[in-house]
Amino acid sequence: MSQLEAEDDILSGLNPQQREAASHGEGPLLIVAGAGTGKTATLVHRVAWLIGQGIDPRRILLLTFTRRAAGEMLRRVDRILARQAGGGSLVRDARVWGGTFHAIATRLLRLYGKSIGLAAGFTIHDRSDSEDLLNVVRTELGLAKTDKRFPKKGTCMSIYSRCVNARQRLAPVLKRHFPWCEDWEDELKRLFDAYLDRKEAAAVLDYDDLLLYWDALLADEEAGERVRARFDCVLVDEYQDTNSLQASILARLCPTGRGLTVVGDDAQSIYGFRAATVRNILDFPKQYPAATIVHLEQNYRSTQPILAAANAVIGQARERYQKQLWSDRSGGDKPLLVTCENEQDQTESVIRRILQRREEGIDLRRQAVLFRASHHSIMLEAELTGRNIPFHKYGGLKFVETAHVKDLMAFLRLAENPRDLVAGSRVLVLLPGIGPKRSRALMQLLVESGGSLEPWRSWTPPLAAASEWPRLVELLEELRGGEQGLPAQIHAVRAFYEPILLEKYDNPAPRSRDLEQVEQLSSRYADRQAMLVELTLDPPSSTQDLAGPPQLDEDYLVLSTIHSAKGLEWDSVFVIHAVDGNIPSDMATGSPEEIEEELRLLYVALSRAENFLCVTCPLSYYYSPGRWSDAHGFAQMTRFLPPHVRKLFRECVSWIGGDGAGEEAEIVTGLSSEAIRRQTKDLWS
DNA sequence: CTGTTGAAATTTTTT
DNA sequence: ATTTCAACAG
Repeated sequence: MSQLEAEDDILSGLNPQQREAASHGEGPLLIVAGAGTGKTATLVHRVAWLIGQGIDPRRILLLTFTRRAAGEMLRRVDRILARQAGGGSLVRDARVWGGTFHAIATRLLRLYGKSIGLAAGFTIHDRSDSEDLLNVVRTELGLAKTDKRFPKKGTCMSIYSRCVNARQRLAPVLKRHFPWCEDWEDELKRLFDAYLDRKEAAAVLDYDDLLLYWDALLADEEAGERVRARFDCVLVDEYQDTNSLQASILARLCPTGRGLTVVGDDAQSIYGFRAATVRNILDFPKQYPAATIVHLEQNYRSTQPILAAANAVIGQARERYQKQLWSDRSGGDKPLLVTCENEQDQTESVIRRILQRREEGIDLRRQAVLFRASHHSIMLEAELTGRNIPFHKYGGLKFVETAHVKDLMAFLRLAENPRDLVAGSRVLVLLPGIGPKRSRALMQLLVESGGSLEPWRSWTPPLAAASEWPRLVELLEELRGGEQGLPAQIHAVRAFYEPILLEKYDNPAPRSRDLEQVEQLSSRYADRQAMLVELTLDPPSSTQDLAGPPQLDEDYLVLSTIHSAKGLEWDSVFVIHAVDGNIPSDMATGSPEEIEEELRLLYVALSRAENFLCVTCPLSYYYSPGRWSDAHGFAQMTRFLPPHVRKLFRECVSWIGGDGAGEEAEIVTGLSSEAIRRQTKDLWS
């Protein structure tokens, strides 16, 4: 095969714009890719094309939003190259560097961290670990009890995190995002100072540090040059969801923009709460004047009526790259907009349609239910469970965030890094007679001994812990010895922890089974460090994921937060709770920018659908997620579906008939029951 | 100091 | 429902 034919083969199946993007040369490249325009395919082909041009795969860096995205893209690159090379794969042995910013940062910092004074054996704190450490410092500084309430640990963490990720000073961050904390500026400064000290003493990095240290590594003259020299090409997916710090990392990696490719859609920027800024993608051409911009506008995903509805929604946005998505997938029905009496009604209506779709030959796994907040699916989950309809839920509380799994991991982390104060305290307070004070003192001993367990061995525990203490020390020494394989280590931890677990929880059986599962799963990881890193940086998003790849014949419905649905697509999509207060979330109506992000969120949700889209609005809702109160109120349909947008939907009203089977009436006049109810409500509200 | 008990407050998205 | 905080007994 000639070179030209080979190139052609790699690029086959791409439209002209995609082709231009995939085979672009060395200059900085911005691909503005609307929803469903084959963004992933383009990026995958670009990587394959670069390798086809003779670039060493190991010198390509592919930054994605999740590990799953990276894995899937690299598999596709492999397939293209294998097809071209007639079987043998170039990439498998010489891997492209692929992963999230945080995962890549970890790899690089393990390699080069020493040159900027970072301990090699650092462990990584997830969000709640970081909050715990911050809380320790908060208590120590006496900020926990003040006359006026000091911000809680979660709030402090958010403030800190925003400063770091947005690279902004404390004062403006407080003023703009946390005005109710402005009085505490001095205390917060002290708190953050002390927090930095404690992290250093404990040899731990939090999520933000990973980026911060990567950036610092690149800023270092010598180390920075070595890292830069590693890569010829840097490709970034979901660029609209990167923050200022990540942009800085990229600028240091590719100072002239040479070799830099970014892909994204400003209309899908939905991580502002994590300090992502749509300015990164909007200002890319300004930052790299030599940049080539390619627009992908042909949508391959959705039918014309679905696309029209989604376009109308995003059409309400203020500033964005003008693009008109079009689809030649004509035909198909208008999306449905179902007004429901209440949440039960919504649940019933959604399940009935899902089963109906299944009857029509659409497997459950090709259908998804999307919602703004994790708890919005509680009732649906209960009902699905009751009817034996299998589902996987993405987003929300993760398996590794449950208390018992965290306990187990704390043992491993303490063995990995004896200075890790949060992990250590977590383990120590499990023992009777040891509380916060003693655990603090014990961890101090370890920090001073440089990680040796000797001071613990000679410590005299209080009577209550007398029998457990020597066993704990012995366990930790075993773990530290590194003689045992990972599953054996976990087995040993379980043996120690099991009685504590039985004591600690009301319903310990399922928790105990979870830990058994963790032990089984652990054999998949190279070693303890690999497992700890992967579980903190990219935890399995559903319990089912943990059990391994699903069987091929297994069919399950997907439930997902809209955030976790990013980049994915399904034949049929149901968007539930499309009422004001949920979309936009009451939490996010403080500023026009926040509201605009909520609008984009709805756009992301709608644009996931290929052939069938259904939006539901339960009008009566409970104030609180749980059911400990029956206080309820009436909601209004989301403000993002004003009448002119609603015209693109087929509107229905749904109610539950006497036999539980739903009935529906199409709305023919402009006056919906919602409107009637609203008018009535106006009489007294 | 630890561990328990009771009262009060809470509200979202995630690497 | 769950988390957080203060008060108090051992």
